[in-house]
Amino acid sequence: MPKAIYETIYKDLKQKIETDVFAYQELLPSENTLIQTYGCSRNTLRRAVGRLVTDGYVQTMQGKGVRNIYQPISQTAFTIGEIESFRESAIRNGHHPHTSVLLFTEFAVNRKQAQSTGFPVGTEIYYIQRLHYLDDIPLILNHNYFLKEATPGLTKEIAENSIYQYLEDTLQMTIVNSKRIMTVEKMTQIDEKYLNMNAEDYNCMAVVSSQTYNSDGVMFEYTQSRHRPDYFRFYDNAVRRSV
Amino acid sequence: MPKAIYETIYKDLKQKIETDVFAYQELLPSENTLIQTYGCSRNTLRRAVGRLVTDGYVQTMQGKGVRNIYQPISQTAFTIGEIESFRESAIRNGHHPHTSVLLFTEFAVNRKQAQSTGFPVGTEIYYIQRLHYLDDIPLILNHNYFLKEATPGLTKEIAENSIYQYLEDTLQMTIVNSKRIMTVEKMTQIDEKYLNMNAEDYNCMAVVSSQTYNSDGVMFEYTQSRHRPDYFRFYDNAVRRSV
DNA sequence: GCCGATTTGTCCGTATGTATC
DNA sequence: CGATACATACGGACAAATCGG
Repeated sequence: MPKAIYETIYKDLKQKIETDVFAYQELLPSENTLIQTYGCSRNTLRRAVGRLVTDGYVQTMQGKGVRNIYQPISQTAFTIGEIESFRESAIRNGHHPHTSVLLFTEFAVNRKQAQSTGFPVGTEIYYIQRLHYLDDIPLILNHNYFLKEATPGLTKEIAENSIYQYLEDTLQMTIVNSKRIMTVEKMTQIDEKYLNMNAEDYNCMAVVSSQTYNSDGVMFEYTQSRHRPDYFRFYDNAVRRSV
Repeated sequence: MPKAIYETIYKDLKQKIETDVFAYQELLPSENTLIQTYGCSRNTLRRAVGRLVTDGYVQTMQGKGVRNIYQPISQTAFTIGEIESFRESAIRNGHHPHTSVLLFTEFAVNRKQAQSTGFPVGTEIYYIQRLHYLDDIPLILNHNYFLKEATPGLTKEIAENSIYQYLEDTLQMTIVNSKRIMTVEKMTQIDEKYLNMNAEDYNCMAVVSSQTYNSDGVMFEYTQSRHRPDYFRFYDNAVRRSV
C-alpha cells in the first residue's frame, strides 16, 4: 500500500469536488496555489489534475484555469475505464451486494468456446456461473472462465465472495487491464429464469464480454456478464483530442 | 495544428504496434532506447507510452519492460474514451458513411425535455433527427439537441454532412469532453420504421445518451443515439488502479 | 491595440525508489 | 549483489492563451 503523492492529492481534490467544497462551474484554485497548499511540485499536481480531467470531474482551460464540471450521477452506474469487481462497485454506490454460485465446474475448452473466449483449444479452465444481486434483486448473470493454471485453488466458497480479492490477496496476482466489448443480445431461457424476466416484456439484454490480463501478460479470465436491461447503466466520460 | 512531440511519438509507436513492427506479447525497446531513437526526454516518452497503456495497446511492468498486448478488433466498433463523430469513426474503420436528415427544427425546451436533456426550461435549441447509414445500412437514429446560442447558423445542409466539422472549423468552437450513459431501451415504432427492424425480432436497442461540453464550459449538445442492437458494439479498455 | 501579470501546456534534466533478472 | 527497467518526484525553462489596465 505505498501511496504515491499524486494519488493522495488526486483523491483529496476528488473528494473536495464531490462534497461541494468547490462549486459547480467555478474555477479551482490555480496550480500555483495548489502547489503551495499541498507542498508538492508542479508535475505532481498536474498529474493529479490530469486524472480528474479523464474522470470528467474538471476541465482545464489554458490561460484561464480549471473548472469544476462534476455533477453526481443519479442512479447506480458502472463506470468505464476502471476495473471494479461487482462487490467493489456496489459498495461504492452504497448498496448491498450478494452473489450466488449457480455452477462451479472445470473443463478443457472446445473449439466453439475457444472462439468466443479467446483461450486456445484444450486450455484447462474453471467455469463458473454466478448470479449477482443488488439489494436482493438479481441483476447480472455472469459466466466466468478462469485459466486454471493462473488461478489455482479456486473454490465455490471463494466464488461466493470475491474472486478478485482471492487472486490479489492470496495468490498475489496483479490485475492490470481488461478489454471489454458491450453488445445487445437476445435473452435466453436461462436468463429469463434467473433474472426473473419475461421475454414478452424485454426480449434482449446488455452483454459485456471482457478479457482480463494480469501483470505477467497472460489473459487469465474471460467473462460474459449478462445484465438485466432495465437496470443496466454504463457511464463514460470521453475527452476530445486534437484531430 | 501545432503538434506536440509526445503526440508525434505516441502516434508513431501506435502505428508501429498496429503494423506488427513489434510482435504481439513481445517487449518494446526499453525507455532508454526509445529516448535515444526519438531524441526526447524521459518525461515526454513516458507520456506517449502512458497513452498507449490507456488505449490497451501495451502494458508496462516495472523492472521488466513494456509488453505489446494489441490485438485488432474484429468488427466495426465504437471506441470509448474518445469523442469521434460518426463520420470520423466510420472512415477510420474503412467504411462509407452517409447521413440523412429526417427533421430539422427549432424550439424552446419544455419541462419534460429539460429533465432528459439537462437544458433549463425555455432554452432555445435546434432539434435534429438524423439517420446514419454505414455502407447503406441504417444503423443509428440520432436525436440531437444543440444549444442555439452556442451553435448559431446551423442548417439542414450542415447536418447532412458533419456538424462537428462546422462547429470546429467555421465557428472555431473547441469541443472538450462528453459524458455518456449507455442503456438498453424498448424499441419504438419510429425506431422500427427507420432502422428497418421488426419488434417481433429484437424489441429493444442500445441507447447512448451524451452531454457534450465546449471549452467555455457550456453544455452545447445533448444527443440520444439509438443503435440497431444487432450491429451495436462498444469497445473499452479498463485499467486496474491500486485500490 | 499593446503590455504585463496570471494560468495552463509542453519539454527537459536529474535524482531517487522499487521491481526484475 | 549489481545491472537494467519502469515509477515517482522535483525544479526550471519557455510557449501559448487569457485577462485587465
